[in-house]
Amino acid sequence: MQVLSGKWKIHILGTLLQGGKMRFMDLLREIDGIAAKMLSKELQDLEMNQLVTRTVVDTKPITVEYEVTEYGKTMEPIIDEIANWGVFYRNRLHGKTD
Amino acid sequence: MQVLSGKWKIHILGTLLQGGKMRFMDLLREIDGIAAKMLSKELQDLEMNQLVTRTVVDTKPITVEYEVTEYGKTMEPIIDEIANWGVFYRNRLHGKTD
DNA sequence: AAAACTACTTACCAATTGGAAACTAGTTTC
DNA sequence: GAAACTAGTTTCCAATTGGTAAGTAGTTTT
Repeated sequence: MQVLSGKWKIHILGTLLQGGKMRFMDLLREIDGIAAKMLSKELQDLEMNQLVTRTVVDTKPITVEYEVTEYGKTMEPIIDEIANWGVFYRNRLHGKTD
Repeated sequence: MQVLSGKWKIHILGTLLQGGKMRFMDLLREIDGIAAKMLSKELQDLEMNQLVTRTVVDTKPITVEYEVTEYGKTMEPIIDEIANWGVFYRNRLHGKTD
């Protein structure tokens, strides 16, 4: 669970799972509210835990691509379940007591 | 995700899911390393989110029983998946790089 | 050569989290 | 009446988390 700790890791992983290869700036723009420092740090954590790969691409201005590893994809059911659960049962918080 | 935040909630929920009704002291003894303050606070959080119920039983020394709600049980697949994932892929951390 | 874009990193700071230890409070056994 | 068991609560403190803002460094457009 520590590998998914923090405010952003699940969100980053979810975004990368649906978007495939993405650059740093893509993620920064896609994930609403995250700061560069946080994105950088969280990506380092995810990379250390072998959930994403980091690839430097020698384009005009250098770009860096992030992608979920096969290992990272084994987390997809967990992330999907959490997302489903969140969407489905959120109602209980406001209104529908049952 | 915030409803499962913190170091102990998943552990508490897992313990309660396998143990059924449990008293405060049962949980304190069962969950290795948790302090009374943490258990108390986490249980309050879980109760607020309607994942567990708290029932005072009028025994010789008063006891309090905690139990996972039906709602809380909808989290069982998530908790199981996380537990499975943890047990199954833990190997990558030490040794087996692949 | 200045401005802008790439991807970060660093410094600083506030809020939250988590832990140890002691304390409360009611009942019951010794 | 002291000790022990129940279920907590309180205090105090250290570590972690997360945020803003600014700085770094290389390339490229203007």
